[in-house]
Amino acid sequence: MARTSTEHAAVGDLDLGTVLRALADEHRRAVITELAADESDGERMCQSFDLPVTKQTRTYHFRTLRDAGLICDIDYGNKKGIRLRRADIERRFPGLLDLLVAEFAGTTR
Amino acid sequence: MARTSTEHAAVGDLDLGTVLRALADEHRRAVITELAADESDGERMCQSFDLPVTKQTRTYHFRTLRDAGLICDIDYGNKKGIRLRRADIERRFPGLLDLLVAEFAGTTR
DNA sequence: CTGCAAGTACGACGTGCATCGTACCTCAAG
DNA sequence: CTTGAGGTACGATGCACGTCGTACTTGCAG
Repeated sequence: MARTSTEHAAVGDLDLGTVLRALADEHRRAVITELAADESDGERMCQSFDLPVTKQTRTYHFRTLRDAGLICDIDYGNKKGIRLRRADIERRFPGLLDLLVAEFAGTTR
Repeated sequence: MARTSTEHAAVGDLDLGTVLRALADEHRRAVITELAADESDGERMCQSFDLPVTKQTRTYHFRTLRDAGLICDIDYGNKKGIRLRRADIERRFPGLLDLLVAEFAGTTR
């Protein structure tokens, strides 16, 4: 049925402190960076990020990211789709995602 | 004698995780934002930031900022000068300071 | 020299946060 | 219907962090 979960936090409700705290964690930052680097902005299955943690912790991190307003997720019941709220982020914090992507490029090279 | 303290962390030694963690704290972010908003880049006395904490905590925060590579301080013995490492930050994380300043403008209006 | 104000050092304390274990839910495949 | 994989809920644990108290250092003003 694909119900958009929890009405992803209010539009301009993005708080810089909350966002920075969310991005301060290495795993969460890796997720957002990976999403930001993918220009197609396709819907990702959150299992596809293979974080080195258990699935309970993964749930926790994705919840944190959703609460921070960085992603919105779509509940398929037994699976879940993740989507970056690129437009909202870019409008509120222009250049933020570029910083992450740039760092990503520097890291992998 | 004004000795440049502790050889402010290596040049390109700025780590995104460390920086984000440093900026995640409201008080530290306020300091950097204030510094970033001042285009003259003058040397500030760290007493002049009147954070709502004791001086021990202030020492801790400024130390954190210095360790993160965001500021360098000059030891005058009984007083201390604070200076934003704007050039280094801008070269490593272009646009980061602009984000803070933009948020500052939005907050005070 | 004697105060005083600014900073630092060290240690204590409370809270927040990342992590996991156990248990439960939900759908799809068989 | 049963099973298994993906996900969530709740609680426990351990560590990091922000905070402060006490004590010490440093330089300037008197």
